[in-house]
Order: sequence, then C-alpha cells, then structure tokens
Amino acid sequence: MPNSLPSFNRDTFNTALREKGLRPTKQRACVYGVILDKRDHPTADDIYDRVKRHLPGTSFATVYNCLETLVGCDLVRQVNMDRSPTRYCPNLTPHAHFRCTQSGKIYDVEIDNDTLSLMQALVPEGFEAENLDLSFSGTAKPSNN
Amino acid sequence: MPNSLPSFNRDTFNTALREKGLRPTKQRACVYGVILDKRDHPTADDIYDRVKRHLPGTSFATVYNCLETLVGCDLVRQVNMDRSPTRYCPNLTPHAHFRCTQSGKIYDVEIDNDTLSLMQALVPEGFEAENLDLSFSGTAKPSNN
DNA sequence: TTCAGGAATTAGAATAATTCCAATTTAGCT
DNA sequence: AGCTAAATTGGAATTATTCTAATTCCTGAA
Repeated sequence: MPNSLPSFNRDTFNTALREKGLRPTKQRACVYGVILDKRDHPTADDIYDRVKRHLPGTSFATVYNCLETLVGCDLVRQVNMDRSPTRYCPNLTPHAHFRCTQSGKIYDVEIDNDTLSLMQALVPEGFEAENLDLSFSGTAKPSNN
Repeated sequence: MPNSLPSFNRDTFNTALREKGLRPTKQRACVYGVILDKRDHPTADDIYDRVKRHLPGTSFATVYNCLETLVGCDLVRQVNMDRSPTRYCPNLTPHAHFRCTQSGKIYDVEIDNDTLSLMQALVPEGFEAENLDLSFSGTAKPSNN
C-alpha cells in the first residue's frame, strides 16, 4: 500500500506523547515510523526524504521538531559521532556505536552489564552522570556490510 | 612578558611536525601553546581569541588549519560532545570527558586499564576500532568548579 | 646571499546542519 | 460547529566550519 503511514505499536507512541501532554500527530507518527522501519541510523535529511514519501507536504522544520519531541519522549535516541550530522536510532537498550570510516555505516554494539557498571564507576565523586556515550570508529570487514 | 608566545617543550613540538614533513611555524606554535597553557577544553573560537593576543594578525582559517595539523600530529585531541563546537585537549592519555550540563564545563575523567580493556573487548569480530570515545554528561557539584 | 618553488597564511565567501520566526492550519474541548 | 492552544509551514537566520584565490614566508639549491 504505497503512501500509507508506516505502522507500528501505536500504544507505545500515543502513551509516550500523552504522558508529556503532547499530541500524537500524523507527522510525529510518520517520523517515528520511518525510524523504526529502516534501522540504518538515518540523518534528519534521510528522515525528511522518507517522510515526504508518505506525507509530501512535510517541512524540514517539522522533521526537526518531531525528532526533538520523540527524543524528549524517549522514543528514539540521538547518535552524534564527531561532527557529522546527528543520526537517530530506535534502539533504547544501552549500546555503543561503531562507525566504519570507510563506508560511513554505523553499527550498534551491545554493552554487557559488567562493562556498563565499570564505565559508570569511572565518574568521580561529586559528579552525577545522567548520560553515557560510547563510540568507536574504525573499519568493518566487508562481510559485515 | 606580555604578547610573547606561550612557551613549552619545543622539541616535542618541532619533532612531531618535522616527522610529518611539516613546518613548525609561529602560528602553529602559538595555537599549541595556548592549548597547553589553559587546559579548559577551549573551542576554536576561544583559541582564536587567545592566539590574537599574541599574534594579532592571525586569521580564523589559520586557527582551524593549525588545529587540524596539531590533531594530525597527535599533539592535541579533538573533543566532540553532542552538537556543540569542537573542543581541544592536550591530554593524550586515555581518558573520558564529563560535561556539566549546567555550567558547560568539561572535565577529564581517567580510564583505568581494566575498564579500557573491557570497553575495547566490546567491539565484535570483524570490526577494527582505531578510536574509542567515552563521554558523560550530567551535573557537577559546585565544589568541583 | 640570493632566489625559486612549495608551504603556510590570509580575508572573505561559501557551505551545511540546524534553529528561529511569523503566519497558517489543525486537534481536542465545549 | 466554534474556540484556543498546539503543531506545522516556508523561508530567513544562525553557527561552526570549510573553501578559495591571492599573498607572504621558509628553506634549500645555486
């Protein structure tokens, strides 16, 4: 069914927004949908292109607004690597990112609980970490493409 | 002695550049000097201001060029946190960064070897990590200011 | 020491990602 | 159905950074 909105668990989405007193609009749903749909860590630009296929009138500002909202509702995560454009990721489990410097592709890397605890323990007394970001860059063997 | 160049171990600097066939110019020395001088993780903008006090004619482009050169010679490290401007750090030992979301200040956080090894071990077969970045954000108690 | 040629620097224009703004549209309530 | 606040829109503005073409500076061969 071309031009339909991507589908996903509406309840998670509606609830997450309503809890913050925000409206589950079709633009927000669509942005969320395309991020869930193809989990390739798209940029705002990529997302804009994909959303336009479903909702042609959508503006860039809206995509950015929606992304900010979704991040605020903990439905998606931002991935910032170096100075490259921000990417978005629907994987909410604790994980790191690996970027292949050759292909530009980003891969999720699981973090086990032991390592996670040790990393958190690095934060000295008197500092309260709300957020932890771990990323790697290097090369991926072709078999991982 | 006002307006003099910041001083530091010239040999490290000269050697690092000469090894790559690059010239140890006064602008490069000055940029390196101000980064060593006040280790507050300055942005290119901050560095520009400080460099101008010593070498008033210096342009923005030069500051960026010098920074790129120094990073390429492993004399300083880039620190990218979220989407904020790139910061520069002369601490070359393995360490993480903690950013206080209230003050914007960035603190170095030591990484012990055990934790470092475990983090490196997260990278799956078939991926070769050249680089590892760990950063935290949250709040620092006032006593750390 | 001079001079040729590449390297580095300069000022300003250009770019890219993101944010802002004022006007319009929409969703949810009465 | 109509009101009001929230969301969206298109386009302008901003910010950090990179590019460009012209100039200046080193360095090493003559």
